[in-house]
Amino acid sequence: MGTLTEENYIKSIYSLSLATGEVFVSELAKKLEVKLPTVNSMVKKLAAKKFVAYAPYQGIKLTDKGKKEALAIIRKHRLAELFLVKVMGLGWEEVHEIAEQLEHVNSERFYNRMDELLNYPKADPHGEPIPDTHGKIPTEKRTPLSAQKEGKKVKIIAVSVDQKSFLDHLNAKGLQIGDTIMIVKRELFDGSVTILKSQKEIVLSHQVSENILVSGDET
Amino acid sequence: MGTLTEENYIKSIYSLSLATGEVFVSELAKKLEVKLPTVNSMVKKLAAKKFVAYAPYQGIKLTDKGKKEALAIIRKHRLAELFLVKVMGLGWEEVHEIAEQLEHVNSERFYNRMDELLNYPKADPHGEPIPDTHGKIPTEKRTPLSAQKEGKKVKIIAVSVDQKSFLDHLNAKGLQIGDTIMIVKRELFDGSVTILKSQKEIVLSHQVSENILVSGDET
DNA sequence: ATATAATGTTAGACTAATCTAATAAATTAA
DNA sequence: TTAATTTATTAGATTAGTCTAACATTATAT
Ligand SMILES: [Mn+2]
Ligand SMILES: [Mn+2]
Ligand SMILES: [Mn+2]
Ligand SMILES: [Mn+2]
Repeated sequence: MGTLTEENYIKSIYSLSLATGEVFVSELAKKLEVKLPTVNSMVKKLAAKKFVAYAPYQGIKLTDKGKKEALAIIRKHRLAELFLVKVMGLGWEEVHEIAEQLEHVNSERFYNRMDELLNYPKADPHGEPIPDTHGKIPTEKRTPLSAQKEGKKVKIIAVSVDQKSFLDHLNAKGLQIGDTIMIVKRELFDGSVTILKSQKEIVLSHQVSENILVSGDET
Repeated sequence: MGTLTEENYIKSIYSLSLATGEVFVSELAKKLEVKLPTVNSMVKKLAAKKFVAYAPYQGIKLTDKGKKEALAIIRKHRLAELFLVKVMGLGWEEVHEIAEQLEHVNSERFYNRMDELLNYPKADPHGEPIPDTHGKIPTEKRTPLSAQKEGKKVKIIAVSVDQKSFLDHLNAKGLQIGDTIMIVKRELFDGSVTILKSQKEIVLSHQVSENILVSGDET
């Protein structure tokens, strides 16, 4: 465990480097809303503590120790979100903010009890997988709704952002994790998608449809 | 809301000044496990922020703003403790440590939902009163078991410390909040007390009996 | 291939929270 | 009522996390 600030850096490094395995100072600075030199000095500290591997002007990579730490924090974040929804009855659009605070609570007991009460869940309220105590993540094939062919019938598995505004939008459209939908039409002009959910047609902008992840592959 | 550190100072000032209305730098330093000059400079900061009233070499007093802040933190601490016991099934001896962290979580929604789920409780798992959202505390007459006369029949209302070792001790003796007990004998020599709980005699040291609060007054 | 732009690093400063060492005030004991 | 002791304050240093300004490197565009 590092400090709260270190934990937030490690978590951001993890998510930003998921695709390519590395992340750049400028990307981190943007995400964490701090200036470049701030990131630079913190990265040097994280490197000294062996959470990241880094050489000047190169990309930043998490070490195994860093990955383990990141997954432990993400586990706490996602367990907390699910707990807030399932046990405390809050909405999926309002739990992320609270989980950002709860993820830094240091208590195995607290989190293992949550896990137990939730019956060892595999995914958070946004469909994101919950790592187990060893940092293992259950994987599932997911593709953006925006990449689906017309006529396809798919299930909503997850959303890739948990911003309140986006989730409020989905609430308004009546869409939830687990819904089965059919792709009716994809507009070439603006990339918007019309889907059918239990007899009702719903139109989604490209920006929305690329953040909804559905079952199956791209075909 | 101040910083986490400020919140901890305010909470300690509140509890240490409950009896006399003021607290001294040295008492705070001891409680918070920091050195005198550290407290001195923090008290000056809290005074600048109007959380305390203070003049050099005088006792430290919370302002109304400071009291309100203290009660808000205590409310969160005690709600969290009760929630951990009632909803999450943890033991009363292990919740204080977790609540020390949860009390700094900033979310009205989180705490009001807890309050609701617990049905607006009046006391935490250690019998301590829970302030309402306006900082009002339900009062109840309580006296230390050590001050009770032989022959008296009383109810355990609260414990005045929530150290794990003390609560483990009570668990071992089989004593809980709400128990009705009878004072059988008070030893003049060491102040130990023998009580009767459902036909069984239990001997408690003076140190233990002065931290068990029971119903009624001293007579 | 050189100039320009973008990105990253170093240097130096600031605030929050802590410390030790030195000094001052208040309290207690002689 | 002085002297000794305890308690409090000031001064100056340290670490974590941040900033701005200046400089260096790498990438991009002419
Ligand atoms: Mn989240
Ligand atoms: Mn989530
Ligand atoms: Mn407590
Ligand atoms: Mn308590």
